[in-house]
Amino acid sequence: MPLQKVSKEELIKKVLPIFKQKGYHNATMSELAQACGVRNALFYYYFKDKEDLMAEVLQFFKTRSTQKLKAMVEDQDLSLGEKVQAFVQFLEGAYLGSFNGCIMANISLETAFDEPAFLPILKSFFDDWIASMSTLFLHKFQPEIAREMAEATVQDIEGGILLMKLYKDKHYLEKALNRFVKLLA
Amino acid sequence: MPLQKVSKEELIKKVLPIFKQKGYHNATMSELAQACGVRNALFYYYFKDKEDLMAEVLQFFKTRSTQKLKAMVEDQDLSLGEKVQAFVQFLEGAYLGSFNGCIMANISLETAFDEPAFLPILKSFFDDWIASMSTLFLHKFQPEIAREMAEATVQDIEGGILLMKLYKDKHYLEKALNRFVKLLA
Amino acid sequence: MPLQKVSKEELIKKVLPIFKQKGYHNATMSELAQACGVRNALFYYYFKDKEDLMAEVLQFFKTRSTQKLKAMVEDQDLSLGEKVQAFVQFLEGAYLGSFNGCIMANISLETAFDEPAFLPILKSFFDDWIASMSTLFLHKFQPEIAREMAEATVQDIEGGILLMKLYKDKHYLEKALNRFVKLLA
Amino acid sequence: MPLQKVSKEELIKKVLPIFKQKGYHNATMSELAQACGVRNALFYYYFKDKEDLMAEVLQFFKTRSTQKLKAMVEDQDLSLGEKVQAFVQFLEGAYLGSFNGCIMANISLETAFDEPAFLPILKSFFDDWIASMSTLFLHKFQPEIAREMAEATVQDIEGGILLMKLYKDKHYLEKALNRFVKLLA
DNA sequence: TATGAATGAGGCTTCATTCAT
DNA sequence: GATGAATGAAGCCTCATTCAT
Repeated sequence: MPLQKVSKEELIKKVLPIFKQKGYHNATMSELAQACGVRNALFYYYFKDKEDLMAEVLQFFKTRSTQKLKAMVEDQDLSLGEKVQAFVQFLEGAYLGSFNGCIMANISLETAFDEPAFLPILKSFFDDWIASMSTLFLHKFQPEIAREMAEATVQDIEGGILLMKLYKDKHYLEKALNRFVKLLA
Repeated sequence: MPLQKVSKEELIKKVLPIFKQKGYHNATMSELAQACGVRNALFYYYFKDKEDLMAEVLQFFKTRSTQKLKAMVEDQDLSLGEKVQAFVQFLEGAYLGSFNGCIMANISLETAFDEPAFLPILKSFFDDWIASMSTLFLHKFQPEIAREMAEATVQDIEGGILLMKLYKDKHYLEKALNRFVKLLA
Repeated sequence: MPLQKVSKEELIKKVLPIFKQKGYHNATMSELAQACGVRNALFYYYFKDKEDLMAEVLQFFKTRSTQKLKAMVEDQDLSLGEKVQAFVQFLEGAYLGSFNGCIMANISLETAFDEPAFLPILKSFFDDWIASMSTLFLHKFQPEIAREMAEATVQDIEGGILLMKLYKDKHYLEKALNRFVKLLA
Repeated sequence: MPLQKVSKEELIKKVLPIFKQKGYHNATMSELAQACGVRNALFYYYFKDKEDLMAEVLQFFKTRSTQKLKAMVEDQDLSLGEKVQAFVQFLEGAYLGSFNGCIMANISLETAFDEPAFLPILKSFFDDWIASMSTLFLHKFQPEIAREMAEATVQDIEGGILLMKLYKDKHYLEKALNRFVKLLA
């Protein structure tokens, strides 16, 4: 009756939105399993424990994001304007689709103090994101300034995502993205 | 051994940093009690349940913050520059003291989806904060612009607090505060 | 502000219906106190503990019932018919007023196994009740038969009270009382 | 150590006498588990919560009783006398084996006021019991009379079980059963 | 008399995890 | 791969009780 051969990646993909929505501690293995149409115990075939599962989810998200960002930024066929546009579209696609926010920010705030296991992945995600943005700003600004603008932009966006989640109102993020565009217009 | 006369407000004050550090779900009643030098059950004398305790903690923080911010902004004896300076000092005092971030942001991201009980308090906190900042920006900008700058500044600061908590590095928040000052210089 | 001088008997009287309704274990000291307009701790001034309180309530009920029954049965001025009528009126008054049943039966079934402290009082209540009824039946039947009829009648009535409480329908008890009357008509 | 394959029905059967003895509120999940040689948490694999467990226990008892009673009453091969005899034997087997009484009566009195969840099962048990007895009485009496006699007999028996439990003396129930037999002799 | 503050024990329940199948 | 059955630890909460005032 089972025999669906649920792959590891499938599990990760189906589990991600739930961790995003409910956070690490508040998402139970049972509801994660249910979301995958799978019994609780199967996770322990693929993952050592809940922490490992969470880590792989974060890693998955990070890898995918970083790849796309890098691809955009390094694409020789795109003008700066096109890159910015692509960047914004990517961010819209990633964060504007629901009011559940950014899994990396959510898990950062929830676990930064308690679960050092996730820190390297989380940091490396923001490292890459800021680095990509820096590269864009370098088209128009000095390195140091570019770096600060990248950080400020990421902060503006993450703050916008926070308010968006809280108020269930997308304009906070949209305006942050507009500000980003204007800085490079 | 009993009879220390621990007041409700004392409990709230002692419990706040733990909720800030560990979040709502991950903070156990036991550790909250331990932090207060009190047995678990006493909380249920003063508070209906954990949710009620959390709500009162948030309310306490919100009320205190709002009062101070309003006082600063409305103080007739202060110049704009002095107000900005006071504002920044307040924010430094509130968020730069530890790497545990902002309890309102932490709890917002953790519970916005699941626990509607906290939403009104959390929203009203950010409402007031943004409103106070708007008032400052109104000294130099048109209402609509002032409002957007207030929102952007809050987002920048909250994003900075996020990165500060993640990297255990205060410069993200410090730079955000600098940017705020510059906007009103 | 307090100073109502709540007497022991008042407490017993106000507490009785709650024990009848909710039973011994399921009635909390807090709700008992609330029903008396008094704080929890006051009970421990008058009573050793919950068990003692329950015992005194049962004793109170038993004493009052027994007195009335004896008075009826021994009243020289009443004919047998009048005695039976008085008896029935007493039982109607005691059990037909609510659907909460008979405190002595409720507590018997709930605690017979666990709390020997109540047994003597409970037994003595039923002893007296059956004895009184026996006396009535002796007017018309041989001692042994009278005794059996008394027991059977008490059983019929208590069974009726059980079904009355369960179905919230008074006819079970009413019919049992009718049968009793007929036996002595 | 795990892996004894304790079935749901086994749990129900082992748990039943404890609920009968101690009642619903006073029986703890721990002692129920201990009686089954199982850890506390297993119950929550099979049952939603304590209430659900209790309900399934009552349902189990009710179903089994009803089946047997119906079988007896409807058995074409038995004479009225044999049916009555079988009926009495069944009741003796069910209630005369211990001094813990009738679980349906015990739980009725304890929970009729507070836990409506059990009411339908409890009522339907007594409905069926009274209906079966009515059928027997119909052999000799008019419908209305038969129904009253059935109710009266159930009340007599349940009252007898009450006194039996209280006095730890089986004669109350035995005599009630004798009276039942005589009515149909 | 009466209470406010406090507690210890224990109750129900959830959860991550295991392991034989 | 996948699951059903089981568990130990821990979580939130309630309750009877105490005692200084």
